[in-house]
Amino acid sequence: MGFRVSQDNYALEVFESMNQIEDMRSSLLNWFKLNGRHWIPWKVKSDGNVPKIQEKLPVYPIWVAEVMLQQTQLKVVLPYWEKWMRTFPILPDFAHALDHEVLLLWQGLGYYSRAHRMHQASKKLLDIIGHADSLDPDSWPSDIDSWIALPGIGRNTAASIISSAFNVPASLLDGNVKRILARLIGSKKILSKDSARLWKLSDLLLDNHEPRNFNQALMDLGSTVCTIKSPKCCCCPWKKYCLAYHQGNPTEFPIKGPKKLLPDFVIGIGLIFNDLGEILIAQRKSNQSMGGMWEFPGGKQEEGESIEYTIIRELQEELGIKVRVGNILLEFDHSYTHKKLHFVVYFCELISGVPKPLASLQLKWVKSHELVNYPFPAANKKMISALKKYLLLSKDSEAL
DNA sequence: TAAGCGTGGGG
DNA sequence: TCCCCAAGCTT
Repeated sequence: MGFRVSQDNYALEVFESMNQIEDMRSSLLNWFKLNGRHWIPWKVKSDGNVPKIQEKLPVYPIWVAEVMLQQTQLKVVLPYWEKWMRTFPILPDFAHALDHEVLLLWQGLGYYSRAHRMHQASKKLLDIIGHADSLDPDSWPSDIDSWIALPGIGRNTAASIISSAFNVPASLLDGNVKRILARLIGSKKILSKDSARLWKLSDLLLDNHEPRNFNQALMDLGSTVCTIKSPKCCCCPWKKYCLAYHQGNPTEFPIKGPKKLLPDFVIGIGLIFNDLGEILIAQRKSNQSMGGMWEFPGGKQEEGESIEYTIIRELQEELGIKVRVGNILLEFDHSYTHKKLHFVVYFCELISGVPKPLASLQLKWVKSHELVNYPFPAANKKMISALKKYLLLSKDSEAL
């Protein structure tokens, strides 16, 4: 027993003694007992009780949750996780599911490559587990390297999974922990260039006897006390050790690099109906971003081009058809992580040609009530709700 | 190493 | 309304 990193000089730079580190661990764990979020559904047993220290938890629900939680807030994940567990209660259900079903469940969560990678990982895990009972935690890998080897699982997610499920000592460095540690040592480095040091620090602090509780305590502290905007230092079990607290400037940490400004584009979209009243949708190629998701056809406006011409040109290039641009349905802004788009959506009339999937996986003509059966990214969801409103109104006016 | 990748919550 | 950014991973 003892500390794995006790010989690390960095420990002596940051802390006075190993006794201090012990004290930090116990004060955090005591805080957690009283103030932790002990209700998170994948971190309690099926009877709702908190697991004992050495008790193992079902791995599949934890793995699903941890992937959903990548760059995504707990509050957003909860309803998705619940629906997921109702749809695919055990690993084989998920591993045998169609990509289409998986994307439908993921729709709205963002970062859709997570869903694809998790689906690939599900098949590998099913292989690893073989004929053993997938509900038994002992059937699953409990070492960090096996998890990191799976698609979509990095060091942080792997550590989170094995410490949660098996109480295996593995330190975390997610957004919460980075913020806490950067404040603790008053790091003057830009956060993105400080991760090696923060990983060491997280490793040094980890309680090797209760890693599950310690890790969860850190994340709960980050999300309820050591918050980004207005940290509640009064209630923090680590305030006496925290340099930023003593300096009185916790919100100045962590230090971020210069923000880059996002490129702007205008996107023209064409809504095309056939004689049956069906609308044309296209499935994105799997090597594109948002691969496998469906969308309405269209594309980027070029320099000096009217938006109507953009739509005519894009539908010619991507579908091999000629269209006449009719009335506008709506326009709106939609920002991604790395670009800002302004969508302009027009009704179009097919003049000649048969649509072909020249730039997509496949095309489909669907009734408007069938759109719910296809996964769409958020920007297209906005178009769908505007279209439904429009169709309802035009139906009403016909009735008059 | 730094850029690419979605979305919705919150100030 | 606008901006920041979250339980990050991959290339």
